[in-house]
Amino acid sequence: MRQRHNRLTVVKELIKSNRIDNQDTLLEMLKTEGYSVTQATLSRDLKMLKVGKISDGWSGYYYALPDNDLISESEKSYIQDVRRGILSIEFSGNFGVIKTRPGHANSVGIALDVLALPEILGTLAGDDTIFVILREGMNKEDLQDSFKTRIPEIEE
Amino acid sequence: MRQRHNRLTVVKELIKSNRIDNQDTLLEMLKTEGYSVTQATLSRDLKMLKVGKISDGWSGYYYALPDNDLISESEKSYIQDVRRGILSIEFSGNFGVIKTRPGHANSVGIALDVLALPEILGTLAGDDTIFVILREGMNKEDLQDSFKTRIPEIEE
DNA sequence: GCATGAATTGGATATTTATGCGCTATATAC
DNA sequence: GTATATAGCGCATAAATATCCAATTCATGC
Repeated sequence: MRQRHNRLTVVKELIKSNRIDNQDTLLEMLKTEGYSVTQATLSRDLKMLKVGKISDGWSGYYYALPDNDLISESEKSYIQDVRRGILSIEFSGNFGVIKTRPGHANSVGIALDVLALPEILGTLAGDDTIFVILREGMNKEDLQDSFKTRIPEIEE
Repeated sequence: MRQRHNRLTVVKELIKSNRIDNQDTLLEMLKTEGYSVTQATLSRDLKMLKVGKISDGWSGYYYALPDNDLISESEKSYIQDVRRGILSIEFSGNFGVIKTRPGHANSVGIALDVLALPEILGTLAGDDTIFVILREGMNKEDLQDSFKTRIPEIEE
C-alpha cells in the first residue's frame, strides 16, 4: 500500500521525458511501469507534484513540472530557521502574531518571506514577535495547513 | 460579431492581474467588462492565447500566460521588491505617501523608478516611507490602475 | 441583387479532471 | 492485546473544460 512515494518519482520522470496531455495516457504508461492505479489517484498525484498543463506553442497542451521543482538547500535551511525559532501562532482576523524565542523573530521573519507562503502578504518582525499579514481571502486554517506541509517534515 | 480581438486583450489582462482558477470566474469578470460570451467561447479564447494552468505552489492552480508573454525576469524581481515591501498608499493632491516595512522604502523606491510607471514623476525614499510625486494631469486613480495592472496582488 | 466561404458563436454534449465517501492497511497510543 | 487515528486508495460522481454541429455575420466575387 505504501507505494505512493515511488510512484510519484516515476510520474515525475514520465512527465519530464514525454509530452503527455491527459491522465489516461499517463495511466497507461504507469501501468507498463508496474503501477496500476485509477485516474482518481493519478489526479491526486499530479496535484501533489504541482504539475501544470501548459501550451506546446501550437495547438496542444501537455503536463509540465513546476520550474522550482526541488527544495533548494537554502530553502531547507530557512525551514530549519523557522523550526528553531517558532513558539506559537495566534490569529485575530486577517492578522497573525507569531511568538518566537528571544532574538529569533528576525530570522524566522526572513525565512517566512523567503518561503513565500501563498497565504502571507507580509511580515514584520520585532525581537520575539512577528506580525503576519494574511492575504485577502486567506484565513488561519489556510496558513496552518500550509505550515503543516512546508515546515514540519522535509521530503527527500 | 467581430469582438474577439478586443475580448482576447481583456482576457489577457484579467489573467495577468488576477489569480483565476476556472473559466466560470473569468466569465463573470468578462461580463462586468461588457463581454458576454459562453464558456465554450472562452475555452477557445484561452487556447488561442495559449494560456496554461499552473500550480500556485501549494494547493491551488491558476491560469497563466505563456512565458514569452510575461514580463522579464528582472522586472519580476522588482515587482517582488514592491510586493514584499509595500504596506499602504495614501494621497494628498498631487502627492502620495507609501508606507513600507522598515528598511524597505529604498528597495521599493528603486523598483518604482525602474518600473517607470507613467504616472510617477519621481520618488524620494526614507526608511519606511516613500514620497511620490505624480506627473501633472495624473491622479490617484490613474496610479492605482497602473499598480493593479503592473503589480498584481496588491490589495490596497 | 445572389452565391460562396471564412470567422465567430452558442447549445448540447463529450472528454477530462477533481473530489466526497467509505474501506483497508498501517501506525500510534493506551 | 485493543482502541483510535491517519494515509492511501477506488468507486461513483461532480466539476471543469473541450469539441461537434448548426446558425449567424461579414466579406468577396459574380
